[in-house]
Amino acid sequence: MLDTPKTMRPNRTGPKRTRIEDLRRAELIAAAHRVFMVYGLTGLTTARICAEAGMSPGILAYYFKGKEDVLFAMVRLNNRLLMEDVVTRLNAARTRWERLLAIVEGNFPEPVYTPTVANAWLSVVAASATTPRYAQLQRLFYRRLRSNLASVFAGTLPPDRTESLAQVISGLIDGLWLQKAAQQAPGRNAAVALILDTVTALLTKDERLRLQS
Amino acid sequence: MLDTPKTMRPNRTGPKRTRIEDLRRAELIAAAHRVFMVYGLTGLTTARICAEAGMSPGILAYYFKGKEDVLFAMVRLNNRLLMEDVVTRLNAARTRWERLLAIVEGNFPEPVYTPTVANAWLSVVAASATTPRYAQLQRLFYRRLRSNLASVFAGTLPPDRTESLAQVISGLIDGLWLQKAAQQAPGRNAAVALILDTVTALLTKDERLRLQS
DNA sequence: AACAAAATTGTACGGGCATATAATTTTTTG
DNA sequence: CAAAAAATTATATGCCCGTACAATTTTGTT
Repeated sequence: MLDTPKTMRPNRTGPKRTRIEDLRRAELIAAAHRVFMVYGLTGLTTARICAEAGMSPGILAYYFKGKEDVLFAMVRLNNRLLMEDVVTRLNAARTRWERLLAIVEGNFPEPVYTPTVANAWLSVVAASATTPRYAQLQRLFYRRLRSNLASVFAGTLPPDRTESLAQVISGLIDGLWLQKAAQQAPGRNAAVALILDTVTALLTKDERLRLQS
Repeated sequence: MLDTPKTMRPNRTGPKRTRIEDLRRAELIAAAHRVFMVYGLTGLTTARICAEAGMSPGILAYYFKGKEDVLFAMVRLNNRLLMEDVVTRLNAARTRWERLLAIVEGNFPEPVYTPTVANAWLSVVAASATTPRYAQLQRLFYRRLRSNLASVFAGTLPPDRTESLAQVISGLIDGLWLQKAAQQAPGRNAAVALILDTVTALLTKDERLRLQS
């Protein structure tokens, strides 16, 4: 009946994918994520991933090029989810100040801002030194964060001030995450308040007022 | 003639050590440091360390309990050197503001504030999640940093403001190091200026004046 | 010089891991 | 209902690493 499918897809690299393939890939990524959170980057092993997904050890190579491939897909997914969350918050914001709040709060998601997650994320950043693809992901992440921050201040502040403010904010976000990994960071609300207070102090009264719109 | 030495030291755990033992240990630590900076934590292997030190693979176990032992000694040494640098700068400082400058500058040593070093350090922080001894080292590090910062503001600022200021400063230090690892951080001078400007903004005119003494 | 102790070497063992692959089961298709 | 294709399993292979250890060389002592 249908003349398109299987023969057009002799191997996994073809364009059309079966539903089950996408499903398995998603399951493996989810399993990898769970293992990753518990055992860290060094404890992330193919055997553990497959066991966590309730599959046999060899299945990973069937749906992915290798362990790295799963890991990379996982990181990319997480980055995307975080960004989508921020975008959702941004769309709901009415004033510039609310937009800032959205960005800051979005970077400290409630159930996610924990030592375990912070540590996992840290190990990925560390790994990006030797793995160019991660470095690329990181750059993308920072670029979007800065672009979002720029959209808050653009028009009300001169470009160089916008940039240095973005530097402080992103620096504090990263620093608080790092400290969370070392179990030296305050809670989520305190972290957000800390950043907002700092930003407030860095602005003049005039500039503060202009952000209310 | 001398009745003390060798017979009193049947094994490596005894109190008196030969000069050569200290020397070899130092050499191995130095070699480990060099390997670490190039290959990262995961690339730090016993074989590489010994090769870098120009010794045979088995020698490591002779002078250390194992690889972990070398790594731990290395981290401890680095922490100590950093702290000594800060203390030296602190002793040379005359005003409170100069003491603050000493701390901030001391945390961004000129030839050390590089992506490579930042990355190496990051991987250690990440590893401290699973290795309690590193976590201990980290706690010590933060405690000293906070203690140093407290000594700058103590007496001129109320305790809670001192604490939140310390939080911002240490957060920015960590964040800038993390960004350095991701090659997203400004240079050393810009980093120091960024922190000092932020602190300045967080202080009232009155408080600023009081830090001049 | 001779002997003992210390230092150093080279190697071999064992374990864990990523990946490949043959065998088996399940699903799809004509 | 076959027969083929896809999915899945279980296992094996090869690699790298940390460590232990016997053998050898160097150093120190009388």
